[in-house]
Amino acid sequence: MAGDAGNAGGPGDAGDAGDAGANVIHADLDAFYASVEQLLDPALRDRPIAVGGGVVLAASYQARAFGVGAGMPAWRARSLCPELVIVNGHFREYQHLGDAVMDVFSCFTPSVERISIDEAFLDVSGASRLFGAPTSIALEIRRRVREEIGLPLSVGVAQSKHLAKVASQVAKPDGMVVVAPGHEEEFLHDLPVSLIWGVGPATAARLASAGIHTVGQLAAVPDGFARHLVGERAGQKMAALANNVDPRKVGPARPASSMGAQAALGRQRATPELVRSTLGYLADRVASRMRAAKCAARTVTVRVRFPGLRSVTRSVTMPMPIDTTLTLTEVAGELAWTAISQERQIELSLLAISASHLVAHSVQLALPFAGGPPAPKVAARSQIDRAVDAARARFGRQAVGYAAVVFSSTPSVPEEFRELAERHAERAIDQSRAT
DNA sequence: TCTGGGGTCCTAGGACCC
DNA sequence: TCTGGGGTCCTAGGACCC
Repeated sequence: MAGDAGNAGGPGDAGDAGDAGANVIHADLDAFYASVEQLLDPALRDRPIAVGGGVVLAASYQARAFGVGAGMPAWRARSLCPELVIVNGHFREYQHLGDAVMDVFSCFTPSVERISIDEAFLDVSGASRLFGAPTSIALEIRRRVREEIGLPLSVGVAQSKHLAKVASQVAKPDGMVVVAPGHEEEFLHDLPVSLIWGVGPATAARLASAGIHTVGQLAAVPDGFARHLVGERAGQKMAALANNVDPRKVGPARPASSMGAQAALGRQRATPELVRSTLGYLADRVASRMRAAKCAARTVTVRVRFPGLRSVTRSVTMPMPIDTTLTLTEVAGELAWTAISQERQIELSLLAISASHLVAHSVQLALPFAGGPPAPKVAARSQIDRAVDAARARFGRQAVGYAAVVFSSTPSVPEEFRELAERHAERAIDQSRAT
C-alpha cells in the first residue's frame, strides 16, 4: 500500500503484516456535496467553495482551510474566506452519484450497510477468495470510485465498525488507514476523545475539565469514572469504545422509529396564519410519508424555536394512531399554541413536527378515538388524503394540495434538499407491529 | 447579519399499577 | 395506619450523528 496515503502513518502502514480479522471497511466520500460540484464544474476545482444558500451545507477542503464549515451562516463564511464561491446544490446529482458509489461497494460484498448518502460500512470477511485481502479491496474501491465516478473517497480498515470509522476520519482527505490486528490500542492511544463515536462538544468539554483529552487517557480512568462524568449509558458506551470493545456487526439498519419535518422561519411574528400554514405544510409532508410507508403515529411532537435559538417541545400520545394530514395539522396546532402561549413569545424562528410510536398498518385507518375528530370526519379526511395521494402519484407532488396548506413564506431550502434528506431517512417500518 | 433538515438515544420526574 | 420496591408509560429536554 505504498504511497496510497501520506497520512496513513503509524500502525496503519502495516497493511501487509497480515490483516486477518480486520474485515470491516468504513468508506466515506470527502466533502461530498462540494466534491460533486467540483466534479460537475471544472472551474470550481481546487477552489474554496461552499454549497448552500443562507447557510453552508458543505464546504470544500480548500474552504475548510479558511475555517469555513457546515452549518455556518453564509455571511460569516464569506468574511472568513472572501474568495469563497457559494453554489446552489445539485441535490438530484448527489443522490445519483451516492447511489453509484454504493453500487461499486456492492461489487465486492453483499454486506454493505449504508449509513448516509455518502458513507457506508462493508464487511469483507467473505470476499477475500474473490478479491483478496481487505486492504487490497479497500485500495481497489478507492481506485474505482476515483476513476469511474470521479470522487475522492477515504477508507478505514479495521476489526470493528468503530475502529474502521475512526480510521477513515484519520485518513481524510482522500486517504486510507489500516489498523492492523494487535495494534488497536496503539492506534487509538493518542487520538483526541472527540473522535470517539458519541463524544460531541459537550462531552468533550466535560472530559477536558477532568483532564481527559486523549482516548488513551479515557481508557485508563477507573471503571465508573466515565459514567459519573457523563451519565450511566453514555459513560458505558464511551468507555467500551475507548477500550476498543465494539460488538456491533455490519448489517441492515433497523426500521425507522420516527418521521418528521421542520421549517426555519427566520424571524416572524407568531400569527395564527403563519402557524397554521407552516404546520399544514409540515403535516402534509409527514403524513403523506407515513401513508406511503403504510404506517401511522401515536405520538406527535412539536418543536417551537424562538429567536435566540431557545426551543421547547410539546408532545402528546394518543390512544389510536393517526396518519391523516388534517388531523395531524390540528394536533400539532394545539401543541404549538400551548408552547407559544406558555412561553409568552411573540416571534418564532422554527416550527417542527415529528411523528413517533409508529405503527404499521395494512388497511386504511379511519378509526375515531376519544378526544379526536368524530367518526364521519375521520372517514372523510381519510378519503381526501387518498384522493390527494392518488393524484400526486399520477401528476406529481405539486399538482394538488390542501388549500389551507400552501406554504406562504419562502421555503428556507430547496424542495430537492428536503427530498434528498427524506429519501435518505426512508427505512422500512417494522411490519410486525401491525395494528 | 446567529444557523439547515433528517434522524437516534438517554435522562429524569411523575403517574400509575402490582 | 404507615410503609416498601419494581416496572412501564408519558413528557420535556439535551446531546449527538449525517
